[in-house]
Amino acid sequence: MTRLSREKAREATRGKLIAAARTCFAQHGFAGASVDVIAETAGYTKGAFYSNFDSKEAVFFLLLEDHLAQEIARGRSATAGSSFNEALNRMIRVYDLEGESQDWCLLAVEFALHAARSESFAARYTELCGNNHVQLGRNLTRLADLAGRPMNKPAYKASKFLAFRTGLALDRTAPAPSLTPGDVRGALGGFLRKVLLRI
Amino acid sequence: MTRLSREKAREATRGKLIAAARTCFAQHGFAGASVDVIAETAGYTKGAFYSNFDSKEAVFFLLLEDHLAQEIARGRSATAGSSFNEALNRMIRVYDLEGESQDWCLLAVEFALHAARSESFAARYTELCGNNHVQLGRNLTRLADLAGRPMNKPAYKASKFLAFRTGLALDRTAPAPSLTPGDVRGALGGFLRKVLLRI
Amino acid sequence: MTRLSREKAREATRGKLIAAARTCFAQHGFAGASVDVIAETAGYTKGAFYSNFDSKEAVFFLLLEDHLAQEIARGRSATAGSSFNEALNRMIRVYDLEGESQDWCLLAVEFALHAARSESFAARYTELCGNNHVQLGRNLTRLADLAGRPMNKPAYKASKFLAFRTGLALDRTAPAPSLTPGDVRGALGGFLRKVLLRI
Amino acid sequence: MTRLSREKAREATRGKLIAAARTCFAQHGFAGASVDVIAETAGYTKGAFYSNFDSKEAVFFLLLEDHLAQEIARGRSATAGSSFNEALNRMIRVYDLEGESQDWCLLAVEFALHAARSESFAARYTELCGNNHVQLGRNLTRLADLAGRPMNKPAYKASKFLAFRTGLALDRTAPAPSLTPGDVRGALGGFLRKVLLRI
DNA sequence: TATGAATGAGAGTTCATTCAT
DNA sequence: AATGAATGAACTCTCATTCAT
Repeated sequence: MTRLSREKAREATRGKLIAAARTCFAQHGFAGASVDVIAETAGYTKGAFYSNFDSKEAVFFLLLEDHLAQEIARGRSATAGSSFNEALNRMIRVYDLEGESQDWCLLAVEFALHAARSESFAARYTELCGNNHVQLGRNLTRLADLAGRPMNKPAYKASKFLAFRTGLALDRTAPAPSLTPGDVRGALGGFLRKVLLRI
Repeated sequence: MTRLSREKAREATRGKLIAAARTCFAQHGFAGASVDVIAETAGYTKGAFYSNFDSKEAVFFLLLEDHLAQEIARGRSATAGSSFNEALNRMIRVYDLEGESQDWCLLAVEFALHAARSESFAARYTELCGNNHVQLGRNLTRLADLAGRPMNKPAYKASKFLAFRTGLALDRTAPAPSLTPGDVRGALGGFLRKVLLRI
Repeated sequence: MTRLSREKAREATRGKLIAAARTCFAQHGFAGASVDVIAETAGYTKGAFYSNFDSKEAVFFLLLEDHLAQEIARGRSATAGSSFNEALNRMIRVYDLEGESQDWCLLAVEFALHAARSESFAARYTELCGNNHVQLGRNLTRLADLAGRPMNKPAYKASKFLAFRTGLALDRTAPAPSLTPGDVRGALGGFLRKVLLRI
Repeated sequence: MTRLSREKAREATRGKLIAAARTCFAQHGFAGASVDVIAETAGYTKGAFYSNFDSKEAVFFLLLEDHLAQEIARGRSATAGSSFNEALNRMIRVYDLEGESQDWCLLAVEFALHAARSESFAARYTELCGNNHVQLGRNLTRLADLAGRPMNKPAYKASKFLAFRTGLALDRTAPAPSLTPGDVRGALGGFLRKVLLRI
């Protein structure tokens, strides 16, 4: 019991720190969010951060991994039904930029830039993204199946889709976005239909 | 004459510093490029930099302005002829990601992120982008005219186009891009035809 | 019995921690050896360390005490026979820098430096060293007796001897030592004969 | 003139920082002396330190180099005359541990320990010491010449001499040294005569 | 007795910016 | 106009030590 409560407490701390990191990174970017502030936001000190994680970068990576994994899992559920239209709408919801997703897009962009400049970081990042494209490709293939359409080079299609989504995210990010949430959903849907499924 | 040659000299210094800033920002990012290195790259010292510009941010902004203005001007030329197909190809060339454009996309992305986080910066940035969308919208309208197609909400279409382009740039930026330069041109062309012109 | 086995267990833990500290201090120095690593090396955690010792410094002191006591005891045995030549060789062996002795010299040096800078530490250190000089002086006197030579100011002679020995240790410590183990034994022997015994 | 006063000012700052580093390193050791305190001692801030030197280690190295060079130069002068006795006394004065020399010995010891543990540092350190032994060897050879004695393996003899000197320095370092300054001079002289020159 | 989560002071280093020259 | 010495705040990360469990 003692053991358990210790583990629980640790897990709770970890959770708070991760949540704080999520918030801070999204608000101030990877470079702009200091470990000090992240820890403070979580109600701890720097030391707690470093006894839970190896480095600032490690936490960011963790966050990114988690997010991608969730997105893929949600996409799998979304494309599990039998109605194409419903599946399409669910996929749009998975990839639209409401809620947490917008923050994540910003972070993803920051990390893309970081990877473009830090060799040591690039390898791990490339692997992560490659895997994400493959997995998303599978989900897109299921979507195409539902539409009764063929799907060639699914990972490549996934790249294009994510590129568009990221670009939209950057627009939504602006202090005065050109696009509304509805625009984004419309754009994603149009992209999926026309560019990917050629409907 | 002394007056004139002084001004010339000053202008030359400015030019070299701006060119150096362009290179350095593209290579290392806004935060990663230090004023010291920029000045050194230009063959001067920090002091020259601060004699010519108010801050690091100011130069970056200048760079962005220049680039957007050029892109718009090139787009105007591109859509000036009478053949839609030729105009489309020229537009693709203006916005593809070869040559300097790729660097610029990275910088644009960095600035978008910066704007999302610095209020003081956001206002000027918003204005710049809004204007860019309007101008690009005009060029897209001319393209639509050549295609004999209607163009609604041109600035909004411009937003979508730039979003996609930026997303593609981010992909090309990766250590192992999913997309080839040909893919990019194909994607841009397809986007212009299908999404914007509905051909 | 429970009491006894508990004490035994505690003693075992202490022993392992002390051995680990010995190894770590010698390898990385006093400052460079973290309590964390020492405890881990012993197969425990920080907590065990602090349950058994007051501080990092305290353990180091303990180590030094033990070592000096052993050196003196070995010196007493070495000078216990009746043949001067054999006794001299044994003494050289006690103070040469092979085996554990070299590590000890490094640690001794580190502590000397520490004592020069920490007042609180200095008092205990001084006492320890003074005692060591006196004891070694006695052993040197016995050596002199065997040689049939007088011995004046034995503690002072001991100081000089140890100074030389420590200096040699520092040389041996270098990545590319100037002196071989044989050189060291020769130098110690020569020093004992010429400087201390004036033979 | 402007240029000159700038250079002068810089040189003055450098000088003050070096002097402060000397003091602080000697007082608190390499690790114990923080850049912050060194800069403050010199009347500047950390920033000034880093615009004058690459790193803390670099300054220490500089200090060590300077000191060794001076010691060698003084040794050359000391052995330049024609009277052996006078030369010997001068050499003793060069290597006795009064004045700044004692501090230097401590620092030298600290760096020896550092070199024993940091590979990256070891190379430069080894070179420095090797050179020092050779140069001191030359001075000792000149001393031997004056005494009309042969000198074999001068660099090796130099190693032994410096080892002894360092050991003595460590003793003098103690809060309650066993040896007086006079003892040190006596010991150095004896060592030079007996061990090195076999007089 | 031993654990290990958390502290918190402090480390070395970087860099945009200022200002006397 | 250009220099570059100096600032000073901010950064990531380390570690001896404490204490509730």
